[in-house]
Amino acid sequence: MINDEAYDPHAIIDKWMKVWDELRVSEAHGLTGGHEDEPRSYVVSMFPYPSGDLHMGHAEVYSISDAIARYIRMQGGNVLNAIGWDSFGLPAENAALKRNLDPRDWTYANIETQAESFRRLGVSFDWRTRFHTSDPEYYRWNQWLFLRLFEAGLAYRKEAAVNWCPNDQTVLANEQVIGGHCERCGTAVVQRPLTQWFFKVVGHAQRMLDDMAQLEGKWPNEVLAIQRNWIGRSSGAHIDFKIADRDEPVRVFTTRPDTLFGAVFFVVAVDSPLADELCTADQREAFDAYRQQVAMATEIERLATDRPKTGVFIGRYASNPINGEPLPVYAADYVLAHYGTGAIMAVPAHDQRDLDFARAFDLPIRVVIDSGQPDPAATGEATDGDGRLVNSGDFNGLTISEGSEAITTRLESNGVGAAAVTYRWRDWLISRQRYWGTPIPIVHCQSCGLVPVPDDQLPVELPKSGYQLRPEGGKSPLESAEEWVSVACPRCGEPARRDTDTMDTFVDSSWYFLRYPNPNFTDGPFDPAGVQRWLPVDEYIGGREHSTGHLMYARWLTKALHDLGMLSFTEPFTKLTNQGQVIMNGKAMSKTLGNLVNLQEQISLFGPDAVRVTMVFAGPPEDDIDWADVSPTGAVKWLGRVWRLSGELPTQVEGTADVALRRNVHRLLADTTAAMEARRLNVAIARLMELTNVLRRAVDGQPGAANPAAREGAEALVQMLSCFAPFTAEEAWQRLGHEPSVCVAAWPKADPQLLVEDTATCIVQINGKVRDRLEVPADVSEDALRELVLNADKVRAALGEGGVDRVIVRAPKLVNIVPAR
RNA sequence: GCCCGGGUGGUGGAAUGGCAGACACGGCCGCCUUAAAAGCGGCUGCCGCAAGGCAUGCGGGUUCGAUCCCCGCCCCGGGCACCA
Repeated sequence: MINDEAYDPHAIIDKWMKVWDELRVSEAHGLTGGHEDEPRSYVVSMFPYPSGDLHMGHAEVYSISDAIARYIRMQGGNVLNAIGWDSFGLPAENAALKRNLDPRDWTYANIETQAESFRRLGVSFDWRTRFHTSDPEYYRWNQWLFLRLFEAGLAYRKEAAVNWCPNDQTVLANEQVIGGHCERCGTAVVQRPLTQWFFKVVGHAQRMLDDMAQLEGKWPNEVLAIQRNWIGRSSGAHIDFKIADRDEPVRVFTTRPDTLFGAVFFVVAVDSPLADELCTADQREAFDAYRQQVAMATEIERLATDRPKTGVFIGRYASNPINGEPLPVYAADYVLAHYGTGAIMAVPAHDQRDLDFARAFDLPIRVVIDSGQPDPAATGEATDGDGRLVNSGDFNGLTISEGSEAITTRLESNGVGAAAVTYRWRDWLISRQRYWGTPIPIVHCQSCGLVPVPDDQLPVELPKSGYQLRPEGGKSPLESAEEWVSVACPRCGEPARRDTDTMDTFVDSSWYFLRYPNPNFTDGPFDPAGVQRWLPVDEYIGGREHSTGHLMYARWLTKALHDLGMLSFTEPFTKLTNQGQVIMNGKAMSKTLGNLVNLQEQISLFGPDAVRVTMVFAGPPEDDIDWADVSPTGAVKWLGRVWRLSGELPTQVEGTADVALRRNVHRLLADTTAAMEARRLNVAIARLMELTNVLRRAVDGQPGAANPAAREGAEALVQMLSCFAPFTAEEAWQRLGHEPSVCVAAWPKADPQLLVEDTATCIVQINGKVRDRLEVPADVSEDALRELVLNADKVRAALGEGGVDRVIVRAPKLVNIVPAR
């Protein structure tokens, strides 16, 4: 027996890291083929951004994903638990500016720090997958993919607004704009137009929705709901309105074609080119003044939905295609230029916004749906209830849905409209006016236009010198790298200039999981054999905050690559688990707010295993963990208990295995396994703690430490523990007399025969309230149990004189008696 | 306004129609110790001396039986939002 030393969670780290490396316990079998008999499982956590050392949030994600990976591995799965770094991005530039160094140095130094911390946390990555998105060998393929999308018409350029800080003379990312002001200097941010690159994602909107059927039940409902919301599908009709003295009609989108007869005016977005074009000379002055006024409005004013409606008549009339009625055209800011067509038909009776406008401008209000609700003109409340069409010519009497269909059909046959669907989701703006990202592989040539850099000239590497991170006049940093920018046109050979934008880092993270199986592949972005072997990702783990960004883009790119014949599947992540945040006293931790709890400090206090156990035991993975509410001390105590227990069991067992103890062990084993399968990791740990308690009692009392059942239980406990606390489990496994590593042991299996109980506790209820408990044979018949229960003393006493109305018997677990009256 | 979650002891959380509060944290008590720490053990939802009663946000309903299913409401968190 080993007894007298104390459990030291720190002393065991280096020892086992070495053993694991030597045994290569974390490596998948056959990265690009082979071992097909072993069920493969591809586990990926959203890869880290190297902002410094690992923090509490990282520890949480990887504690969860590593427990899952280790569990599947012990169940005989061939697991690829991958790791890489999302190493392009703005913080590297900020750090470089502040400390006057190369973004590379900062980035790669942080990566090394994080890699070492991962090792010391005992995360079982297959390090052969490792790459960093800022490696030229990686972003080369980012560029290659960009060119394929460009060829397919999925990458295009158009003008869009960027956040501009007039003081710093620089473009700001959205997260650098706080309340409409520059994060660094506090100056009010303005919008500035710039021609930028987009990926055409909206064309896939319907498939993004449809393919969610594949994810239902495997992704958190919440994420699917957020994405549906974000895509914002609405269906209705396009309707063309003729405008007096203009050849082309103006198209509007409406979800309510049934209310077409209620249209009494027409509105175009004040900031749209159309408004400018339609405005007559008479109204020019008023229009310009209004447009000016709207442009001056701050972001906060613009976002307030309850401010009074404003607008201006622009002198023209539109003609209602259903009845030729003339409708005055207004410019207003409540109509958005970028949604639908930037113009609407206004139906004040049945749309609150239009009604507010109509009342402000004293325009008529015509009810065309009789919903039985009070008159909108009187109440100021537009009616949106169900009802029948009125004031609608031939269509009177139809229901809303009949009316919509009939009117749409009529418009269609007259060539002035059609059923239509629009989406709120916008095309993906991928241009960034930044240095530390993937250069866009396009050359601008005066005679040839946009010329793709030929594949064999990739990668277009970032210049290592001769650039400024924040050049004068707000140019892109790459624009300042004069030597780098000047290039011969690949097509005509004349002097030309490189594109100076870099790609959004979400491009990098939209396909990294495809490259992990063969990160050194040189014939394409990913090795088809490796993709065939491992993709799609079986277990994807990461934060909910990526619902509308990363996850959308990764899903989209997968579909685009599928369409290009490069992938056989359409969804990249079969199963998604969200983990919550680690907070402290109710406050989130972040770079700006400061890390209230330091991971390395926690590790040095409690050891890596206890930190991991605390993370996982705190609650369901998706819930936030308030570090003030949890107890790493408790985790250390438990691990110490397991460690001591493992040293108290003699290698020589005596006697026959105690059946009662074995039953207990196997029941807890089965319960733990079920919890692991359901990914209810906090419950699995609770069951392991119970098992620890059971074994402690068995060792201290009956049947004693030498009984084979005690050893059997301890071995199972330690094997299962290795998913959560690998260092401690190894040490305990060794103390139990095993080598070389618990990581190569299998997950223990519960013996089904031991799970069958001879007797059961029957709950006796009267009127649903528990009145007694009886030990009964597990196979007791319903009739026998009914007799048994009705004759029990407590039941007779409780029932007294009155008879019994009915008896519900659920043998052997429960009997519920309903007394007469 | 629309769309998702959620509300259980002092705390984190268990229980998805059948013993509410598993497992922990915290607290109290005991053993061990010269003492402390560690360790081990006991108690710990509320009211009540007890018998017993009351308890899963509130109010209804379904059911022999509801934390769980249904309806209405309140509160908290999240997403979208002048999106036609």
